[in-house]
Amino acid sequence: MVATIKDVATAAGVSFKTVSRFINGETNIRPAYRERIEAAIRELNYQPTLAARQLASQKSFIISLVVADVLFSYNARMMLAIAAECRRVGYHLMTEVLGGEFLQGPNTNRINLSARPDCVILIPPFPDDVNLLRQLEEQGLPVVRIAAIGDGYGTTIRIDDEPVTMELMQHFFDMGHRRIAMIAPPLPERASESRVRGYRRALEEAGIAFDPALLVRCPFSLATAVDATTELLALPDRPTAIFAASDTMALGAMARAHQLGYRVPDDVAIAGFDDAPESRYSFPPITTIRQPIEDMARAAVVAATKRGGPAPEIRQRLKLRGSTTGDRMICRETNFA
Amino acid sequence: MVATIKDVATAAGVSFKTVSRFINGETNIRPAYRERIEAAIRELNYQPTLAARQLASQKSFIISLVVADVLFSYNARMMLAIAAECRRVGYHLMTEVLGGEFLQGPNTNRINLSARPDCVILIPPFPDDVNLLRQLEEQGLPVVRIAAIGDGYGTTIRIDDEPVTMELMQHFFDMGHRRIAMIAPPLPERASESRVRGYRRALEEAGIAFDPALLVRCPFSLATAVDATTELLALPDRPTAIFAASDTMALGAMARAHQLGYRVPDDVAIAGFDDAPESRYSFPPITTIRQPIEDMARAAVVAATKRGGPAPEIRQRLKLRGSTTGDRMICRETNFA
DNA sequence: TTGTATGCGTTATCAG
DNA sequence: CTGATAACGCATACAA
Repeated sequence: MVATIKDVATAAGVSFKTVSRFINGETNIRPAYRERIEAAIRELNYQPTLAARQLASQKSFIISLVVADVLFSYNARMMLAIAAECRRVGYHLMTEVLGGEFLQGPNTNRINLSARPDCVILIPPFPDDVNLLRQLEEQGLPVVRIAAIGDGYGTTIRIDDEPVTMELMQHFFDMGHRRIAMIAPPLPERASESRVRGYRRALEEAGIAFDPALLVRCPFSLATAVDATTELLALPDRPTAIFAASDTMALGAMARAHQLGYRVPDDVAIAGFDDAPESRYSFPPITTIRQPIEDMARAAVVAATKRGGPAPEIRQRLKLRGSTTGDRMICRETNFA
Repeated sequence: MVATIKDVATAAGVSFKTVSRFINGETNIRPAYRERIEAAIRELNYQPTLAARQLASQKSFIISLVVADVLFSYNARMMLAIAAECRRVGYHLMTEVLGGEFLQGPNTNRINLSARPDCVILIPPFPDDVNLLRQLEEQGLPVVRIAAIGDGYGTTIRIDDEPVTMELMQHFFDMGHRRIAMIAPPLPERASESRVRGYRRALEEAGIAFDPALLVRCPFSLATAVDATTELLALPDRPTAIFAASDTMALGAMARAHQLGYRVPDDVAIAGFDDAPESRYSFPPITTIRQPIEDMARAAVVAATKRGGPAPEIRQRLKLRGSTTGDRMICRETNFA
């Protein structure tokens, strides 16, 4: 049914080893042979079997991506971007979705990587999962950690949200805001905590006292952000601006503000984080900070495969939109051309 | 470094073939051996190498998912759901992202599936790509087509949007709407065209003449939906309701309506399709039709692996929300518990 | 520059 | 019920 390397060799009139050389890009092959082999491969539509190569060479051309079973658009965009990058460099992406057990508290579950990938890419919250990292280290599996905070086994694609968050805060100051609230991430020990640090440091440098009442922690979801907003807007000296740690949360804040009859940004300005697609879907669209997910994906895949380089520079950028500027424009940007 | 089946056999004091039998769930093994083997496997943290099994047995335990390089939340949700289902039934998911060349017009590109998956799952627009289907058929690869329209090689998970679209239209009628516009999919030859059929048939059954001016085709994007809405609202006898073929398009319509000073739904009611997360992020949230993506994913994986059955029933459901009812509630539903 | 023997880790076949 | 042996498709080491 499907052709093997021997079929190609027979058709081309050479030994199968010569075909193997051709496939692996070795240069020392008689030109006449090259052509015959090329023709035979095309003719038979030959494709080397991944499994056989893997067994013989200890190289799988497979990257495993470990992702949480949670439908954040961040996760989804990362999956797609990494899959596309893998394909670009001739690798295959195998997705391992880790659910429940792995997501709560310190876990001791064992991860099963029977595909023997050449490298494992971890995206939040897994880059800082010590149990997982230990297991991968034991198996000697190379690891690339996207947006890890701490040090740990493997290569880290590091992102620091603090400076760009300070830029956003400066924008708030420029618009005259002094009472700025934050809807913060639930767990201080995650990478996203640098957003909180940026928030606090900006306040400090601006000489504004930090008010604990203005910082509400809640899970990364719309519903919880709605509640946090209720709380913030009920404050005696309510904030005139809200910075949410994700775009989804920002949309929750805006929904509540609108529901309560506040105008955005006239009564309360709102900003998010990520530049997720949903930040552009609202009216007014949400001011946010662009996470260059495609660049992060490429950097990770380059690090994982040593191919397709050079790795791009990873630069976050402030995207000013109507929810803080008052512009009544619709955001027409798209992620895909 | 990593244990092989022989290491386990040695540790357990049996032949490696007996271990193989144990792994493959064969029943005729002496109980005393079973226990020793189990212990050895645990002790050595043994995991069978996928590649070796595949080579020896012609079974890969791999499912390939073919997905377009386009960041629709539909695609993303499907990817994640299918990956999770695969894991549930002990299979591995390999994602093949097909971009540019495969997406425009009749293509003749060859797909490379060197991983030799046991089955290939296709999601729109690929289930109706004749070139792709022919190639897969040539290779004798089982195929599961999610939301295919036409017949074709492989197993089809069929979805008919027409009846549920008629329900939505009935809702519009109940609310007193007679001038109902549709922002329709770009290409009539896709599965989503059944939404147009539902729209037209509902009008017909209600005795309302179809007005071509009220049906605007455009790509599945916010920006194009904004333009379509501009057009519709500029009509002399403008529509009082707009049905968009996707939630993203509905959000585009709502953004434009708000920008122009219309109230939703008082001046113009708006509905979408998919029940994508973004349909809940707006205020008011968007009335839409729930695509049971998790169920579709499970059905596809059950069909692909013959495991994890029975396949769930696939039922679309109308979700009434503020953008048509006028309820001033925020939608707090989440896709993940 | 090219070909031969060997082995990767597992399952299949068939003998005991 | 259990175990030797071959085979899967390819790359590696070595020989020619």
